Amino acid sequence: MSTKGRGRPRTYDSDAALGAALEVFWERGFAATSLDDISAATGMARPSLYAAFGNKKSIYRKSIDKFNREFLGQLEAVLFAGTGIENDLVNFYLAALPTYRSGDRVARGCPVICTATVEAAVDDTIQGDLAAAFDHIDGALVARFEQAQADGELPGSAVPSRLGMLAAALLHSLAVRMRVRQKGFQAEQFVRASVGEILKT
Amino acid sequence: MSTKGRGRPRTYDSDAALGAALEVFWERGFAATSLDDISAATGMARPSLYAAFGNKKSIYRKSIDKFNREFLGQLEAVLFAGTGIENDLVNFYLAALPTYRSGDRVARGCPVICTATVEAAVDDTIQGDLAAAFDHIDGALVARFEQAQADGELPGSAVPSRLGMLAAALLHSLAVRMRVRQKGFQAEQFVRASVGEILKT
DNA sequence: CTCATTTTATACCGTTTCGTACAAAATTAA
DNA sequence: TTAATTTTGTACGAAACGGTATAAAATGAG
Repeated sequence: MSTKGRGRPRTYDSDAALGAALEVFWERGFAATSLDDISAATGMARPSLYAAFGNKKSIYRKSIDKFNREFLGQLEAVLFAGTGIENDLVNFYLAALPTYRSGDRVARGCPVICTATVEAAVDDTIQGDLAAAFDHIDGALVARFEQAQADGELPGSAVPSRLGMLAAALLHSLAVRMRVRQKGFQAEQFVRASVGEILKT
Repeated sequence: MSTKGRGRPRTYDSDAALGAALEVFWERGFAATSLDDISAATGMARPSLYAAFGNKKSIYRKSIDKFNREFLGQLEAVLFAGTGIENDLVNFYLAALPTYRSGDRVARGCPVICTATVEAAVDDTIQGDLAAAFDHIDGALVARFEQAQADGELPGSAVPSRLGMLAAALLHSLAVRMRVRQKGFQAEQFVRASVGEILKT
Protein backbone atom coordinates (compact mmCIF):
# COMPACT_ATOMS: atom_id res chain seq x y z
CA MET A 1 0.00 0.00 0.00
CA SER A 2 1.85 3.07 -1.21
CA THR A 3 0.55 6.36 -2.57
CA LYS A 4 3.95 7.19 -4.08
CA GLY A 5 7.49 5.92 -4.10
CA ARG A 6 9.51 3.29 -5.85
CA GLY A 7 7.93 0.40 -7.72
CA ARG A 8 5.57 -0.33 -10.57
CA PRO A 9 2.58 1.99 -10.41
CA ARG A 10 -0.82 0.41 -9.81
CA THR A 11 -3.29 0.57 -12.63
CA TYR A 12 -6.45 0.49 -10.57
CA ASP A 13 -8.37 2.96 -8.39
CA SER A 14 -9.29 1.41 -5.05
CA ASP A 15 -12.58 3.22 -4.73
CA ALA A 16 -13.68 2.39 -8.28
CA ALA A 17 -12.68 -1.23 -7.79
CA LEU A 18 -14.76 -1.53 -4.63
CA GLY A 19 -17.65 0.03 -6.51
CA ALA A 20 -17.32 -2.49 -9.33
CA ALA A 21 -17.06 -5.33 -6.82
CA LEU A 22 -20.24 -4.14 -5.13
CA GLU A 23 -22.08 -4.33 -8.44
CA VAL A 24 -21.51 -8.07 -8.79
CA PHE A 25 -22.13 -8.80 -5.11
CA TRP A 26 -25.31 -6.75 -5.41
CA GLU A 27 -26.62 -8.77 -8.33
CA ARG A 28 -25.60 -12.29 -7.28
CA GLY A 29 -25.17 -12.10 -3.52
CA PHE A 30 -22.04 -12.91 -1.54
CA ALA A 31 -21.92 -16.70 -1.85
CA ALA A 32 -22.77 -16.86 -5.55
CA THR A 33 -20.12 -14.32 -6.51
CA SER A 34 -16.72 -15.79 -7.37
CA LEU A 35 -13.36 -14.08 -7.28
CA ASP A 36 -13.28 -14.50 -11.05
CA ASP A 37 -16.50 -12.49 -11.28
CA ILE A 38 -14.93 -9.72 -9.20
CA SER A 39 -11.75 -9.95 -11.22
CA ALA A 40 -13.71 -9.50 -14.44
CA ALA A 41 -15.77 -6.61 -13.05
CA THR A 42 -12.80 -4.70 -11.69
CA GLY A 43 -10.28 -5.59 -14.38
CA MET A 44 -7.89 -6.61 -11.60
CA ALA A 45 -6.21 -10.02 -11.55
CA ARG A 46 -7.01 -12.19 -8.53
CA PRO A 47 -3.60 -11.74 -6.84
CA SER A 48 -3.98 -7.98 -7.14
CA LEU A 49 -7.41 -8.16 -5.55
CA TYR A 50 -6.04 -10.18 -2.71
CA ALA A 51 -3.11 -7.82 -2.17
CA ALA A 52 -5.35 -4.76 -2.25
CA PHE A 53 -8.39 -5.83 -0.25
CA GLY A 54 -7.76 -9.27 1.27
CA ASN A 55 -9.90 -12.32 0.77
CA LYS A 56 -13.41 -12.52 -0.65
CA LYS A 57 -15.19 -11.71 2.58
CA SER A 58 -12.92 -8.75 3.17
CA ILE A 59 -13.64 -7.40 -0.32
CA TYR A 60 -17.34 -7.80 0.36
CA ARG A 61 -17.23 -6.00 3.69
CA LYS A 62 -15.20 -3.12 2.26
CA SER A 63 -17.52 -2.67 -0.70
CA ILE A 64 -20.61 -2.78 1.50
CA ASP A 65 -19.02 -0.32 3.91
CA LYS A 66 -18.34 2.09 1.07
CA PHE A 67 -21.93 1.79 -0.08
CA ASN A 68 -23.26 2.39 3.41
CA ARG A 69 -21.19 5.52 3.91
CA GLU A 70 -22.21 7.04 0.61
CA PHE A 71 -25.83 5.94 0.45
CA LEU A 72 -26.81 6.49 4.07
CA GLY A 73 -25.02 9.84 4.04
CA GLN A 74 -27.09 10.90 1.06
CA LEU A 75 -30.33 9.68 2.63
CA GLU A 76 -29.65 11.43 5.91
CA ALA A 77 -29.01 14.71 4.17
CA VAL A 78 -32.46 14.48 2.60
CA LEU A 79 -34.07 13.40 5.86
CA PHE A 80 -32.72 16.45 7.67
CA ALA A 81 -33.26 18.89 4.84
CA GLY A 82 -35.65 20.88 7.01
CA THR A 83 -38.64 21.07 4.66
CA GLY A 84 -41.01 19.73 7.31
CA ILE A 85 -41.39 16.21 8.63
CA GLU A 86 -43.78 14.98 5.95
CA ASN A 87 -41.80 16.32 3.01
CA ASP A 88 -38.46 15.24 4.45
CA LEU A 89 -39.74 11.75 5.12
CA VAL A 90 -41.30 11.29 1.69
CA ASN A 91 -38.14 12.60 0.04
CA PHE A 92 -36.07 10.26 2.19
CA TYR A 93 -37.76 7.22 0.67
CA LEU A 94 -37.94 8.66 -2.81
CA ALA A 95 -34.20 9.32 -2.66
CA ALA A 96 -33.60 5.63 -2.06
CA LEU A 97 -35.65 4.44 -5.03
CA PRO A 98 -33.22 5.15 -7.89
CA THR A 99 -30.58 3.11 -6.08
CA TYR A 100 -33.01 0.29 -5.31
CA ARG A 101 -34.15 0.26 -8.93
CA SER A 102 -30.63 0.26 -10.38
CA GLY A 103 -29.22 -2.73 -12.21
CA ASP A 104 -28.39 -3.73 -15.78
CA ARG A 105 -30.91 -6.56 -15.97
CA VAL A 106 -33.46 -5.82 -13.26
CA ALA A 107 -33.99 -3.84 -10.07
CA ARG A 108 -31.89 -5.21 -7.24
CA GLY A 109 -33.27 -3.54 -4.11
CA CYS A 110 -30.82 -2.71 -1.34
CA PRO A 111 -27.46 -4.50 -1.47
CA VAL A 112 -27.10 -4.44 2.31
CA ILE A 113 -30.55 -5.64 3.29
CA CYS A 114 -30.88 -8.09 0.41
CA THR A 115 -27.44 -9.72 0.38
CA ALA A 116 -25.82 -9.20 3.79
CA THR A 117 -28.84 -10.46 5.70
CA VAL A 118 -28.38 -13.99 4.35
CA GLU A 119 -24.82 -14.16 5.64
CA ALA A 120 -25.73 -12.75 9.04
CA ALA A 121 -26.87 -16.16 10.27
CA VAL A 122 -23.50 -17.81 9.68
CA ASP A 123 -20.96 -14.98 9.81
CA ASP A 124 -20.64 -12.95 12.98
CA THR A 125 -18.55 -10.13 11.52
CA ILE A 126 -21.02 -9.49 8.71
CA GLN A 127 -23.82 -9.74 11.26
CA GLY A 128 -22.06 -7.07 13.31
CA ASP A 129 -21.66 -4.77 10.31
CA LEU A 130 -25.29 -5.27 9.40
CA ALA A 131 -26.63 -4.68 12.90
CA ALA A 132 -24.60 -1.48 13.08
CA ALA A 133 -26.07 -0.26 9.81
CA PHE A 134 -29.60 -1.00 11.04
CA ASP A 135 -28.89 0.78 14.31
CA HIS A 136 -27.66 3.77 12.33
CA ILE A 137 -30.85 4.02 10.27
CA ASP A 138 -33.06 3.52 13.32
CA GLY A 139 -31.18 6.26 15.16
CA ALA A 140 -31.47 8.74 12.33
CA LEU A 141 -35.20 8.23 11.90
CA VAL A 142 -35.94 8.41 15.61
CA ALA A 143 -33.86 11.58 15.84
CA ARG A 144 -35.81 13.10 12.97
CA PHE A 145 -39.13 12.46 14.72
CA GLU A 146 -37.73 13.89 17.95
CA GLN A 147 -36.80 17.00 16.05
CA ALA A 148 -40.25 17.20 14.50
CA GLN A 149 -41.82 16.95 17.92
CA ALA A 150 -39.52 19.68 19.24
CA ASP A 151 -40.53 21.80 16.27
CA GLY A 152 -44.17 21.37 17.18
CA GLU A 153 -44.94 19.33 14.07
CA LEU A 154 -46.01 16.38 16.20
CA PRO A 155 -48.26 16.38 19.28
CA GLY A 156 -46.68 15.87 22.68
CA SER A 157 -48.43 12.52 22.86
CA ALA A 158 -46.47 11.17 19.90
CA VAL A 159 -43.67 8.71 20.66
CA PRO A 160 -40.68 9.38 18.35
CA SER A 161 -39.05 6.02 19.06
CA ARG A 162 -42.18 4.21 17.90
CA LEU A 163 -42.57 6.35 14.81
CA GLY A 164 -38.91 5.93 13.97
CA MET A 165 -39.06 2.15 14.10
CA LEU A 166 -42.22 2.17 12.02
CA ALA A 167 -40.55 4.42 9.46
CA ALA A 168 -37.56 2.09 9.38
CA ALA A 169 -39.91 -0.80 8.64
CA LEU A 170 -41.10 1.09 5.58
CA LEU A 171 -37.54 1.35 4.30
CA HIS A 172 -36.87 -2.35 4.91
CA SER A 173 -40.01 -3.26 3.04
CA LEU A 174 -39.09 -1.05 0.09
CA ALA A 175 -35.56 -2.44 0.07
CA VAL A 176 -36.75 -6.01 -0.43
CA ARG A 177 -39.88 -5.28 -2.45
CA MET A 178 -37.91 -3.58 -5.19
CA ARG A 179 -35.88 -6.76 -5.62
CA VAL A 180 -38.92 -9.04 -5.41
CA ARG A 181 -40.56 -7.16 -8.29
CA GLN A 182 -44.25 -7.84 -7.77
CA LYS A 183 -46.27 -6.80 -10.77
CA GLY A 184 -48.28 -3.67 -10.16
CA PHE A 185 -46.42 -2.47 -7.10
CA GLN A 186 -46.26 1.32 -7.17
CA ALA A 187 -43.38 2.42 -4.98
CA GLU A 188 -43.99 6.16 -5.01
CA GLN A 189 -47.66 5.71 -4.28
CA PHE A 190 -46.82 3.31 -1.46
CA VAL A 191 -44.37 5.81 0.02
CA ARG A 192 -46.76 8.76 0.01
CA ALA A 193 -49.68 6.73 1.33
CA SER A 194 -47.65 5.12 4.10
CA VAL A 195 -46.06 8.35 5.27
CA GLY A 196 -49.54 9.84 5.36
CA GLU A 197 -50.74 7.00 7.57
CA ILE A 198 -47.75 7.21 9.90
CA LEU A 199 -48.16 10.93 10.45
CA LYS A 200 -51.94 10.74 10.86
CA THR A 201 -51.90 12.21 14.38
CA MET B 1 -42.06 -42.39 -7.86
CA SER B 2 -44.24 -45.21 -6.58
CA THR B 3 -46.38 -45.48 -3.47
CA LYS B 4 -46.49 -49.25 -3.75
CA GLY B 5 -45.42 -52.00 -6.12
CA ARG B 6 -42.33 -53.95 -6.93
CA GLY B 7 -38.84 -52.84 -5.99
CA ARG B 8 -36.76 -51.91 -2.99
CA PRO B 9 -38.77 -49.76 -0.58
CA ARG B 10 -37.57 -46.22 -0.01
CA THR B 11 -36.23 -45.38 3.42
CA TYR B 12 -37.07 -41.68 3.47
CA ASP B 13 -40.19 -39.58 3.93
CA SER B 14 -40.50 -36.90 1.25
CA ASP B 15 -42.08 -34.33 3.50
CA ALA B 16 -39.56 -34.82 6.29
CA ALA B 17 -36.71 -34.65 3.79
CA LEU B 18 -37.95 -31.33 2.38
CA GLY B 19 -38.23 -30.04 5.94
CA ALA B 20 -34.66 -31.07 6.71
CA ALA B 21 -33.47 -29.51 3.45
CA LEU B 22 -35.21 -26.26 4.34
CA GLU B 23 -33.29 -26.14 7.62
CA VAL B 24 -29.92 -25.95 5.91
CA PHE B 25 -31.11 -23.57 3.18
CA TRP B 26 -32.59 -21.42 5.93
CA GLU B 27 -29.33 -21.19 7.83
CA ARG B 28 -26.85 -20.81 4.96
CA GLY B 29 -28.92 -19.50 2.05
CA PHE B 30 -29.36 -21.11 -1.35
CA ALA B 31 -25.96 -20.51 -2.90
CA ALA B 32 -23.89 -21.44 0.15
CA THR B 33 -25.72 -24.72 0.68
CA SER B 34 -24.17 -27.74 -1.06
CA LEU B 35 -25.86 -30.96 -2.02
CA ASP B 36 -23.60 -32.66 0.51
CA ASP B 37 -25.08 -30.41 3.22
CA ILE B 38 -28.56 -31.44 2.16
CA SER B 39 -27.51 -35.06 1.95
CA ALA B 40 -26.19 -34.95 5.51
CA ALA B 41 -29.29 -33.16 6.81
CA THR B 42 -31.75 -35.54 5.19
CA GLY B 43 -29.75 -38.73 5.51
CA MET B 44 -30.34 -39.33 1.81
CA ALA B 45 -27.50 -40.02 -0.61
CA ARG B 46 -27.09 -37.50 -3.42
CA PRO B 47 -28.45 -39.77 -6.17
CA SER B 48 -31.56 -40.41 -4.07
CA LEU B 49 -32.03 -36.67 -3.59
CA TYR B 50 -31.75 -36.12 -7.30
CA ALA B 51 -34.20 -38.91 -8.13
CA ALA B 52 -36.70 -37.69 -5.58
CA PHE B 53 -36.64 -33.90 -6.01
CA GLY B 54 -34.45 -33.00 -8.96
CA ASN B 55 -31.48 -30.67 -8.85
CA LYS B 56 -30.49 -28.22 -6.13
CA LYS B 57 -32.76 -25.42 -7.28
CA SER B 58 -35.69 -27.79 -7.54
CA ILE B 59 -35.09 -29.04 -3.98
CA TYR B 60 -34.93 -25.44 -2.81
CA ARG B 61 -38.16 -24.44 -4.51
CA LYS B 62 -40.01 -27.47 -3.18
CA SER B 63 -38.81 -26.93 0.38
CA ILE B 64 -39.70 -23.22 0.27
CA ASP B 65 -43.09 -24.03 -1.18
CA LYS B 66 -43.79 -26.45 1.65
CA PHE B 67 -42.78 -23.81 4.17
CA ASN B 68 -44.99 -21.21 2.54
CA ARG B 69 -48.04 -23.43 2.55
CA GLU B 70 -47.64 -24.41 6.19
CA PHE B 71 -46.45 -21.11 7.63
CA LEU B 72 -48.71 -18.74 5.72
CA GLY B 73 -51.66 -21.02 6.37
CA GLN B 74 -50.97 -20.84 10.07
CA LEU B 75 -50.56 -17.05 10.01
CA GLU B 76 -53.76 -16.53 8.04
CA ALA B 77 -55.74 -18.61 10.51
CA VAL B 78 -54.60 -16.30 13.29
CA LEU B 79 -55.23 -13.17 11.22
CA PHE B 80 -58.83 -14.19 10.60
CA ALA B 81 -59.48 -15.57 14.08
CA GLY B 82 -62.18 -12.94 14.59
CA THR B 83 -61.03 -11.47 17.90
CA GLY B 84 -61.11 -7.95 16.54
CA ILE B 85 -58.72 -6.22 14.17
CA GLU B 86 -56.19 -5.10 16.76
CA ASN B 87 -55.96 -8.45 18.53
CA ASP B 88 -55.92 -10.44 15.31
CA LEU B 89 -53.20 -8.26 13.87
CA VAL B 90 -50.99 -8.38 16.95
CA ASN B 91 -51.42 -12.14 17.17
CA PHE B 92 -50.58 -12.44 13.48
CA TYR B 93 -47.11 -10.99 14.06
CA LEU B 94 -46.59 -12.74 17.37
CA ALA B 95 -47.42 -16.04 15.69
CA ALA B 96 -44.57 -15.48 13.25
CA LEU B 97 -41.96 -14.79 15.92
CA PRO B 98 -41.23 -18.36 17.12
CA THR B 99 -40.52 -19.35 13.54
CA TYR B 100 -38.36 -16.29 12.91
CA ARG B 101 -36.46 -16.95 16.13
CA SER B 102 -35.88 -20.64 15.45
CA GLY B 103 -32.45 -22.05 14.71
CA ASP B 104 -29.81 -24.13 16.46
CA ARG B 105 -27.17 -21.43 16.56
CA VAL B 106 -29.07 -18.16 16.21
CA ALA B 107 -32.36 -16.68 15.03
CA ARG B 108 -32.70 -16.92 11.27
CA GLY B 109 -35.66 -14.68 10.41
CA CYS B 110 -37.90 -15.69 7.53
CA PRO B 111 -36.43 -18.27 5.11
CA VAL B 112 -38.39 -16.87 2.20
CA ILE B 113 -37.69 -13.19 2.67
CA CYS B 114 -34.11 -13.67 3.84
CA THR B 115 -32.85 -16.29 1.39
CA ALA B 116 -35.08 -16.26 -1.70
CA THR B 117 -34.81 -12.49 -2.15
CA VAL B 118 -31.11 -12.73 -3.00
CA GLU B 119 -31.77 -15.18 -5.81
CA ALA B 120 -34.68 -13.16 -7.22
CA ALA B 121 -32.31 -10.87 -9.09
CA VAL B 122 -30.71 -13.68 -11.10
CA ASP B 123 -33.33 -16.44 -11.20
CA ASP B 124 -36.70 -15.71 -12.77
CA THR B 125 -38.48 -18.81 -11.46
CA ILE B 126 -37.51 -18.09 -7.87
CA GLN B 127 -38.47 -14.46 -8.45
CA GLY B 128 -41.87 -15.64 -9.63
CA ASP B 129 -42.37 -17.86 -6.58
CA LEU B 130 -41.32 -15.02 -4.32
CA ALA B 131 -43.53 -12.41 -5.94
CA ALA B 132 -46.49 -14.78 -5.64
CA ALA B 133 -45.81 -15.27 -1.93
CA PHE B 134 -45.63 -11.51 -1.41
CA ASP B 135 -48.86 -11.01 -3.35
CA HIS B 136 -50.49 -13.63 -1.16
CA ILE B 137 -49.52 -11.88 2.08
CA ASP B 138 -50.53 -8.48 0.73
CA GLY B 139 -53.89 -9.85 -0.32
CA ALA B 140 -54.60 -11.46 3.03
CA LEU B 141 -53.77 -8.31 5.00
CA VAL B 142 -55.76 -6.02 2.73
CA ALA B 143 -58.71 -8.41 2.95
CA ARG B 144 -58.49 -8.37 6.73
CA PHE B 145 -58.67 -4.56 6.84
CA GLU B 146 -61.59 -4.61 4.42
CA GLN B 147 -63.36 -6.99 6.76
CA ALA B 148 -62.58 -4.74 9.74
CA GLN B 149 -64.02 -1.78 7.90
CA ALA B 150 -67.14 -3.75 7.01
CA ASP B 151 -67.42 -4.72 10.67
CA GLY B 152 -67.36 -1.06 11.64
CA GLU B 153 -63.98 -1.34 13.38
CA LEU B 154 -62.47 1.20 11.01
CA PRO B 155 -63.91 4.52 9.90
CA GLY B 156 -65.26 4.83 6.36
CA SER B 157 -62.39 7.16 5.58
CA ALA B 158 -59.84 4.41 6.15
CA VAL B 159 -58.21 2.89 3.06
CA PRO B 160 -57.76 -0.89 3.55
CA SER B 161 -55.30 -1.24 0.68
CA ARG B 162 -53.01 1.34 2.28
CA LEU B 163 -53.29 -0.20 5.71
CA GLY B 164 -52.66 -3.66 4.31
CA MET B 165 -49.46 -2.65 2.56
CA LEU B 166 -48.29 -0.85 5.69
CA ALA B 167 -49.03 -3.95 7.75
CA ALA B 168 -47.10 -6.07 5.24
CA ALA B 169 -44.14 -3.74 5.65
CA LEU B 170 -44.17 -4.51 9.36
CA LEU B 171 -43.91 -8.22 8.62
CA HIS B 172 -41.07 -7.71 6.15
CA SER B 173 -39.20 -5.65 8.70
CA LEU B 174 -39.65 -8.29 11.40
CA ALA B 175 -38.60 -11.03 9.01
CA VAL B 176 -35.22 -9.44 8.34
CA ARG B 177 -34.69 -7.82 11.74
CA MET B 178 -34.87 -11.15 13.53
CA ARG B 179 -32.00 -12.39 11.38
CA VAL B 180 -30.01 -9.17 11.72
CA ARG B 181 -30.11 -9.49 15.52
CA GLN B 182 -29.62 -5.92 16.67
CA LYS B 183 -28.90 -5.75 20.37
CA GLY B 184 -31.81 -4.42 22.36
CA PHE B 185 -34.47 -4.91 19.71
CA GLN B 186 -37.71 -5.93 21.43
CA ALA B 187 -39.89 -7.66 18.87
CA GLU B 188 -43.09 -7.97 20.90
CA GLN B 189 -42.88 -4.36 21.99
CA PHE B 190 -42.28 -3.28 18.42
CA VAL B 191 -45.29 -5.27 17.23
CA ARG B 192 -47.72 -3.86 19.78
CA ALA B 193 -46.51 -0.29 19.36
CA SER B 194 -46.60 -0.44 15.58
CA VAL B 195 -50.05 -1.99 15.39
CA GLY B 196 -51.22 0.73 17.75
CA GLU B 197 -49.84 3.40 15.45
CA ILE B 198 -51.33 1.83 12.33
CA LEU B 199 -54.80 1.62 13.83
CA LYS B 200 -54.64 5.11 15.31
CA THR B 201 -57.56 6.30 13.20
C1' DC C 1 22.96 2.86 -15.78
C1' DT C 2 22.12 -0.20 -12.00
C1' DC C 3 19.57 -1.76 -8.19
C1' DA C 4 15.82 -1.95 -4.96
C1' DT C 5 10.89 -2.01 -4.84
C1' DT C 6 6.19 -2.56 -6.01
C1' DT C 7 2.55 -4.22 -9.04
C1' DT C 8 1.08 -7.27 -12.63
C1' DA C 9 0.01 -11.64 -14.88
C1' DT C 10 0.49 -16.50 -15.67
C1' DA C 11 0.14 -20.71 -13.89
C1' DC C 12 -0.58 -23.90 -10.48
C1' DC C 13 -2.44 -26.50 -6.12
C1' DG C 14 -5.63 -28.79 -3.28
C1' DT C 15 -10.49 -28.73 -2.29
C1' DT C 16 -15.18 -28.57 -3.21
C1' DT C 17 -18.82 -28.48 -6.36
C1' DC C 18 -22.84 -30.68 -9.11
C1' DG C 19 -24.19 -34.37 -11.44
C1' DT C 20 -24.14 -39.35 -12.86
C1' DA C 21 -22.71 -44.31 -13.91
C1' DC C 22 -23.03 -48.62 -11.99
C1' DA C 23 -23.42 -52.51 -9.12
C1' DA C 24 -25.44 -54.29 -4.85
C1' DA C 25 -29.58 -54.64 -2.04
C1' DA C 26 -34.41 -55.24 -1.19
C1' DT C 27 -38.82 -55.81 -2.38
C1' DT C 28 -43.17 -57.78 -5.31
C1' DA C 29 -45.05 -60.46 -9.17
C1' DA C 30 -45.20 -64.71 -11.47
C1' DT D 1 -37.71 -69.98 -6.63
C1' DT D 2 -36.92 -67.04 -10.28
C1' DA D 3 -37.38 -62.75 -12.63
C1' DA D 4 -38.57 -57.96 -12.85
C1' DT D 5 -38.32 -53.58 -10.66
C1' DT D 6 -37.06 -49.89 -7.69
C1' DT D 7 -33.96 -47.74 -4.34
C1' DT D 8 -29.53 -47.46 -2.31
C1' DG D 9 -24.61 -46.40 -1.83
C1' DT D 10 -20.03 -46.14 -3.60
C1' DA D 11 -17.28 -44.15 -6.62
C1' DC D 12 -16.11 -41.32 -10.39
C1' DG D 13 -15.52 -37.23 -13.59
C1' DA D 14 -15.29 -32.73 -15.23
C1' DA D 15 -15.62 -28.14 -13.84
C1' DA D 16 -15.26 -24.30 -10.68
C1' DC D 17 -13.67 -22.68 -6.44
C1' DG D 18 -10.41 -19.75 -3.20
C1' DG D 19 -5.92 -18.84 -2.62
C1' DT D 20 -0.83 -18.48 -3.69
C1' DA D 21 3.90 -19.09 -5.65
C1' DT D 22 6.67 -17.04 -8.95
C1' DA D 23 8.60 -14.56 -12.60
C1' DA D 24 8.09 -10.61 -15.66
C1' DA D 25 7.17 -5.68 -15.99
C1' DA D 26 7.45 -0.96 -14.58
C1' DT D 27 8.70 2.58 -11.83
C1' DG D 28 12.02 5.71 -8.48
C1' DA D 29 16.41 6.16 -5.90
C1' DG D 30 21.22 6.37 -5.96
